[in-house]
Amino acid sequence: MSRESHAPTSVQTITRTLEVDIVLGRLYPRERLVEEQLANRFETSRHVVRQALLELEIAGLVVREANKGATVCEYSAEEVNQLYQMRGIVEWQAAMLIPLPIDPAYHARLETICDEHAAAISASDMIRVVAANKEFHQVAYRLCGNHFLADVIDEMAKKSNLVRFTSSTDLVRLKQARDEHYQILAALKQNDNVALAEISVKHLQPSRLMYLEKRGHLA
Amino acid sequence: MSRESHAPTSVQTITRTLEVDIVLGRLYPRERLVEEQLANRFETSRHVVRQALLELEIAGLVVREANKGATVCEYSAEEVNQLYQMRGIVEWQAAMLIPLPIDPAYHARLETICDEHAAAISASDMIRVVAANKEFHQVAYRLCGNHFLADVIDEMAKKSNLVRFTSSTDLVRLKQARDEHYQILAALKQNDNVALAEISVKHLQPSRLMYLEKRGHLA
DNA sequence: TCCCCGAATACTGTTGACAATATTGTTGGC
DNA sequence: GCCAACAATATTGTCAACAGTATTCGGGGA
Repeated sequence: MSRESHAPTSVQTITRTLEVDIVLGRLYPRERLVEEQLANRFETSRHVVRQALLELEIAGLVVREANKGATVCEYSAEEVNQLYQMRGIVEWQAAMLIPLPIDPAYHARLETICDEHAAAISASDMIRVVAANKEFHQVAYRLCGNHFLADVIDEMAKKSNLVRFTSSTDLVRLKQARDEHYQILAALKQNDNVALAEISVKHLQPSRLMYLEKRGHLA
Repeated sequence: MSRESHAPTSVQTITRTLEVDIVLGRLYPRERLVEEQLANRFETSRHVVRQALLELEIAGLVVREANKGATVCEYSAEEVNQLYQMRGIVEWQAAMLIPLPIDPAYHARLETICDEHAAAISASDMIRVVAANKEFHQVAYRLCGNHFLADVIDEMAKKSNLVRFTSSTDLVRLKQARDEHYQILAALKQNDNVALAEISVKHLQPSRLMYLEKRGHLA
């Protein structure tokens, strides 16, 4: 979010770790986040935990109530639909804006990340899967050349972590995502913005549908 | 940004006030924001000021460097173009998404705000102008029914305050904006999404162009 | 005169303790 | 046995003092 990532202070570490906890489903929606407990866990003072929680609140991952503390945010089915609609909008636009052809160095870079993602899936190493997935999309969407747009895409992706992993640990879904990444890469190589945009938007659907299905909110 | 606005604590007050200072041009880009000075000004402790500055950093209005403090953010010409491109994207989409016709109660509501905006311009009361302008756009864009989208529009509007008011205090521009608001209202009443989107995007251009002109960066 | 280096200054970053508030548990009246 | 008022606990919010770091200023040497 900030323009230049200043040296990774302890605050950053905590926010990152908590985000990972949320992604991996180690933290559930509505779960309380007590400052002192977190301070013990991260072996730091409550102050830095407080800051981390504030950042997470602004990022939309936790909700804080005055004098009551922070809890992991929970989205309603309606909000999930809105979130994915928003992601569809910004990711489509970003894909269309990427000036093609791109520097071939990015082909190699993205291919490496795709391979790492695939390897992590084979190894069932969820942490690596999540990291590689995140990096792939970040690198790809930065190509649109508009950092405000890329930042918002990132922001929305973070929010959707709240709904995603509760329903997407299964192997079938992961392999599908892996294949779609290679398709995105192919569209980039073929200099086809429209195909790129279509795959990107299509790539979003499964998580949303699985979530809504689980909650019985499919229209 | 947060889902529900919790009781306006002192931190909120400070961030709001500083935002207004930026909008009205009382704070310039690159101007330093010293914690202790602000603490004196707001008659509070450095601690709450710190939190406020953190929020403003995350909102992209100030930049903080470790051990060096916070300064009002400055955007390059390139970034200004990116910012307005982003605003164009999200405001266009929001306008297209508004389900028309809307409840006529909103017609009255928006008209009231338009009139207040016009009155404030006539009175040359910049604080009221800014407030009415902000409210008009907030109310209008909430109509799109997607609060993630509306939030991002808000966020981007805040950022553009950094470039806007340095160049748009002049009466001609203000009156043009006023007229465009009434045009937006008319498009809403006529249930014309496309016209609405076109006017909304057009409404963005003058500030950007004036800024770039001043800096001699017109392509 | 210019440049390097150390002291003084100004500011941010961190800590621990204390105050305010919400929640939970307990007692007494009916 | 049930409810209201009160006490105890848990948790967040605020504060003032201290530590750490960057910048500025002034002196000594070439």
